[in-house]
Amino acid sequence: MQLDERSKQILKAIVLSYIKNAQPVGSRSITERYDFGVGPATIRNIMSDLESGGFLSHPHTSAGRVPTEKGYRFYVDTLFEEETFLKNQSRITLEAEQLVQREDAGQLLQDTSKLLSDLTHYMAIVSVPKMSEARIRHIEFVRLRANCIMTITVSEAGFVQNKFFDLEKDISQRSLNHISDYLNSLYTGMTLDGIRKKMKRQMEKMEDLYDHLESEAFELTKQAMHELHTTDTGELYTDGAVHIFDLPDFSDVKVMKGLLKAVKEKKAVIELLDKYIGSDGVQVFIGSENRFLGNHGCSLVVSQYKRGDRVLGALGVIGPTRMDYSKVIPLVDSTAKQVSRLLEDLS
Amino acid sequence: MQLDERSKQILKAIVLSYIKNAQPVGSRSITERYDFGVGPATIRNIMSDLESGGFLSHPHTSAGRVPTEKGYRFYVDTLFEEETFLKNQSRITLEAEQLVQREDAGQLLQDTSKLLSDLTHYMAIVSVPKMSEARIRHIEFVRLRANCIMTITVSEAGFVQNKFFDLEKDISQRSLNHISDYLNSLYTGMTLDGIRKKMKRQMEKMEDLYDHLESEAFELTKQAMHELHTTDTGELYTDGAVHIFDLPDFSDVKVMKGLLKAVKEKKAVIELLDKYIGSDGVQVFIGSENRFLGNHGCSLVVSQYKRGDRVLGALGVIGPTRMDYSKVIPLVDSTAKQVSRLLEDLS
DNA sequence: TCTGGCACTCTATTGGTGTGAGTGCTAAAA
DNA sequence: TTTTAGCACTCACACCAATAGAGTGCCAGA
Repeated sequence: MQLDERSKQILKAIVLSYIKNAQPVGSRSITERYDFGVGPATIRNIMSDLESGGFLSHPHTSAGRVPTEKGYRFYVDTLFEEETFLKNQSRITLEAEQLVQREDAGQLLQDTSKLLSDLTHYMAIVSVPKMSEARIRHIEFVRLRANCIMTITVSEAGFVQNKFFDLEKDISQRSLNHISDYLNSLYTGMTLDGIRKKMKRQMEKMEDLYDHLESEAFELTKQAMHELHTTDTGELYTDGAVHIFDLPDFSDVKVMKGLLKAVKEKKAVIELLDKYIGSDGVQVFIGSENRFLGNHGCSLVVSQYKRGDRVLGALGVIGPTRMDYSKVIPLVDSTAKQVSRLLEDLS
Repeated sequence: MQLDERSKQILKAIVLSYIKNAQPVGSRSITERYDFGVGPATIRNIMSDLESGGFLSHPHTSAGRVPTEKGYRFYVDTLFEEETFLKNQSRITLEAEQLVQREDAGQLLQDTSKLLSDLTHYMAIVSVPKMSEARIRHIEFVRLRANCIMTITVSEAGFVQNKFFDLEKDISQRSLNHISDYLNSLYTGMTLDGIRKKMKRQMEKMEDLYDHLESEAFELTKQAMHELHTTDTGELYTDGAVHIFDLPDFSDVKVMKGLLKAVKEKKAVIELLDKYIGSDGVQVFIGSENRFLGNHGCSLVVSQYKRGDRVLGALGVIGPTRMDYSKVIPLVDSTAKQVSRLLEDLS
């Protein structure tokens, strides 16, 4: 279906109006608010065309038109004006600069989610990089009591994780320190899995001549790997869940509850982010283009953030399908870039 | 005002009925559900007395009676049957046993809040002990990059905290290890503040003969102390916020939102818990007996948990004023005891 | 002191009606 | 051929009145 320029403009006007007021928009209000130089009847005809094209729909016979998901998609894909992007860019970056400059990358992500939700008034989500895939800057073992130690891993990007596990054999703190020193001096910048593999290769080369320290270090690394892989299901920071109370779209308590519950469970959201973490730049998922979003009648604007060339995670905004894409998209975009930059600085 | 036995029983019946149905209770339904051997008219008279005594109130002329806060208070204080306590005890302890036996005390508290909210269907809150007041089992410094280190403190109770801070002078990881060793070997079991004071005394005694290591250790401890004191505003785990959607009491979206927002901010709740953390055993705060609760029309059942003789924090349940105290009180009680026991085991 | 009965009050529900916003269609105008 | 004006029609919603129902308060009698 091809739309002529005027139809596009009218579709855009309808989407904008609906984004703003959350009310079905009638032919009359279009002629009043926007000057297309035509009367309501003409608008009605065009609306009718747009409806048969699948861009608009009708709640009931005598209500105004409402954009369908296809309508939103069309709006986002083709009607989006580059100028809006640029107009907002400077302001947003300014606000993002105010993110506390911390050494703690986890805190940075948490602040980011708060910033995103405050600026958009929607719900923000930020996924935390998986430690099991991260390159390690530092690893440390602490003996808590007999047969029980804690490992602290700091990734290159500045994320920290503590893990507890039991050992068959008790190891003194002194030995643990030696092992940490050994690992840190030789293997920084690799993933835990990489460390394990490299150690294994080295040990095999030296056959049974490898020294005691190395063997213990290997065992510990193996355990830490295992622990990380079994428990590292991915973390998620969310913020601004309360905002959904302010949205007329979610006046239905059941929908609100469902969404809150789903986000609380986190798993579905993490999968959602993981799935689309691969592609570059901002992505927009509208309603039923994704199972999760469709079930809750909302959309997701998401972008990946990275450190150097490595994609670390994704951050984005979940809002109603009729959310203000022209604001949210550039905001998510610049926030992701800002986070990437800040993570770069923490090195 | 003195109530005779029958009045008490009827008051109790009204509170129970209202707890169960969240509906004003009429004289008729009392005679139907409970056998007091009297007619509705008699009940009405007694209700009238209870109302003038301030235990009941009237939404409007022809509605049933609703307990006032004074009514709840009376119910909780005097009508509570010890048998209910014991009856539930075994079941609850059983469920609490299933809390994952982890080495990580933080995880334990998080699991606890989930357990509490799952069992009660209200919102659960658990405060985390302040690291600045805790006795330290282990302290560790990690150099992240020039002039920037991270300290990891593990408390005796098993809580872990990471803090980042900048140093004027760069210190190598090797020196940091020595300092950690030094601190751990001499000062475990004291609070950070205690360590600092003791070191200072020792340094003064030895005057300017104290060695280099000790001086650096002292500086680091001072910094860590400072960092902990400025950022250690208290942590809070909450769970089950979504449950408030199921409560008819909070059908008003505004009230829900207010409560959620307040709990999200955490500060007010932490203050609330801190305030009453001193007293032993379960405490019940009903509605406007406390500012925070009154504003949101809810009550708090709370108990402290400890490790040995030291009170570490508090845990409890926030629910509507008409919550089922006979279930919640023993649950909170036994959960607190269970948590205390588990923390004891982690040593 | 308790009870039955009766009048009274107030809420919630139901059904009917009018209004307004909006569409769809058709015929006339441009 | 495109646009417009007009008109009939639909539907949601607010408003109103009537009614049912639950509950109280009070009084007279057991």
